[in-house]
Amino acid sequence: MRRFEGSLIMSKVRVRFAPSPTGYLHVGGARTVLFNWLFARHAGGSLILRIEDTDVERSTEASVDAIIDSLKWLELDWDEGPGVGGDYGPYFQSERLYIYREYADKLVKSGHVYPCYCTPEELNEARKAAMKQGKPPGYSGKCRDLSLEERRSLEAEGRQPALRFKVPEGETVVADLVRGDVIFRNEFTEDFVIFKSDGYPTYNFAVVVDDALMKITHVIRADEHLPNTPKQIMIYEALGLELPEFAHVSMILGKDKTKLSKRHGATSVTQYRDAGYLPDALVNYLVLLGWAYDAEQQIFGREELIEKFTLDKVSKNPAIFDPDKLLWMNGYYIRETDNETLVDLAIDHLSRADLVSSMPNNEELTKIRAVVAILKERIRRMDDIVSQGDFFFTEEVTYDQAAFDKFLTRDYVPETFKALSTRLEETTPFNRETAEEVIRGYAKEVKRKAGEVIHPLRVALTGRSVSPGIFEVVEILGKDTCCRRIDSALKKL
RNA sequence: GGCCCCGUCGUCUAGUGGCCAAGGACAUCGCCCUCUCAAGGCGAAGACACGGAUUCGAAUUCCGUCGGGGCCA
Repeated sequence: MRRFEGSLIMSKVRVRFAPSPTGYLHVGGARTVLFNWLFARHAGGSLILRIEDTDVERSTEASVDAIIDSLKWLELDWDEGPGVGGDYGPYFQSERLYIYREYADKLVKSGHVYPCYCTPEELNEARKAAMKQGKPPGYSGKCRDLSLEERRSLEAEGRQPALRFKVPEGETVVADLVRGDVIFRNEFTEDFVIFKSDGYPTYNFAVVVDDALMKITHVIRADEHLPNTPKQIMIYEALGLELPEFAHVSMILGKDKTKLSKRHGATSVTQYRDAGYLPDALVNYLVLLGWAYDAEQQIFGREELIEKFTLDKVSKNPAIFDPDKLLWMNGYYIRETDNETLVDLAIDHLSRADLVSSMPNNEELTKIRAVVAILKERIRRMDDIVSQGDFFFTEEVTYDQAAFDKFLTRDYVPETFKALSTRLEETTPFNRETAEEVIRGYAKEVKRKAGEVIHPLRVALTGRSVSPGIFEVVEILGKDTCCRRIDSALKKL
């Protein structure tokens, strides 16, 4: 329930995702958007995308594009922001600097803020000195009560002031939808900077101005922002702006329980896309990191998620990213996906590996379809189609040494291969059923177990000891290739 | 250093005082199916961080300890 029921009962939910364009979309960020997106869609509200690019040094346009690409790939759409516009823009912070100045002026006029002439260097010195004496390293409040003359003379030295917020006494409580009331005593918050001497707003100031002006109703973001929230609340109050609801969701950690980073392996959404993960699988996995509907269900379709997602089922504890479970889930989704969709994806991966052309002709396409059909239940990522199915598309096979040693050195292999080669040559029609008849029939005839014939044959045909069912392999490879590979194996024995 | 958050199987979690000698999923192990590998089926192993307090009764409430993480620089 919102606290201003009367005026807001009809008001629409508005949430936002506000990434800094300093790299790719991180899976942690992806989960944050996901939660925001689900919350908005569930409530029939809007998702706003805002780019926090005030860090000119590190922000790049390429990152903006990468983040947008990833969001599109995940099929998480936004209602306002880059590419779609909206009534509350601009949606790039770098284009909103004049707005921040305007609001900073208001605070100067209302006396909530004062100029601080200390340079970053001086502050650093003071901090070190305080640490040395074992004192807390916070800001001293040195410039809080400067007289007009003192300010003039400091400015005469050429100093550009930063703007500091006068933290009032008392306490600030964050009424968090996930964590409950979190109480911060103001005495532990130093007078913080809202505008730097270089003319840029600080993060805490810009978010407040943006969220308020963009009419954000719910701020759903990662846990790491919780300690900043009291400062933001103070700014809202000083500006007389209405507070949004806050929901701080826990972070995603790596195996060693520290913030998930590159050290832990793939962290960008792009990497997962390129490795052949399905967007629905990633979304389903990510939502389970910090949210559960009930004790049993693991698999959720999009519509079902939208319907079932609520903040009260978001858990408080941090979640460790488990690549194994993601992999399992991706395999599950692959098995559930229709073959034609998979074929398109397979073409991407196979052509990137130079196994097929990116615009396959009909003959190639038929083969790819057949390969996808038998491989879909044993791959977990789409790029497995390359590692497990390459032999379907190559001219020759390369033998796995262990497989060769284990199966092709058996004494009955030469006669078996000779027989198989001639019999398969004579087989018409040539398909999995007739192949099975020939192969099993031969085994029976020479009183061998089918496996004793099949295993060496598999090595000859695929180069390895593991493959899809041999009769399907034989069918897809076709008569000519099968006979050629058997003969060429014969020569190498 | 100060402040804040968190603490159920290896991992994600269900659990909101009795339904829990703690349930599900991934991973692990075994069996079945079987031409191998997968998939699938069946089964096993595996957790309430610790110590107090409240209560007839605590994973669930309170306090402390310990541990992990984050923020501020």
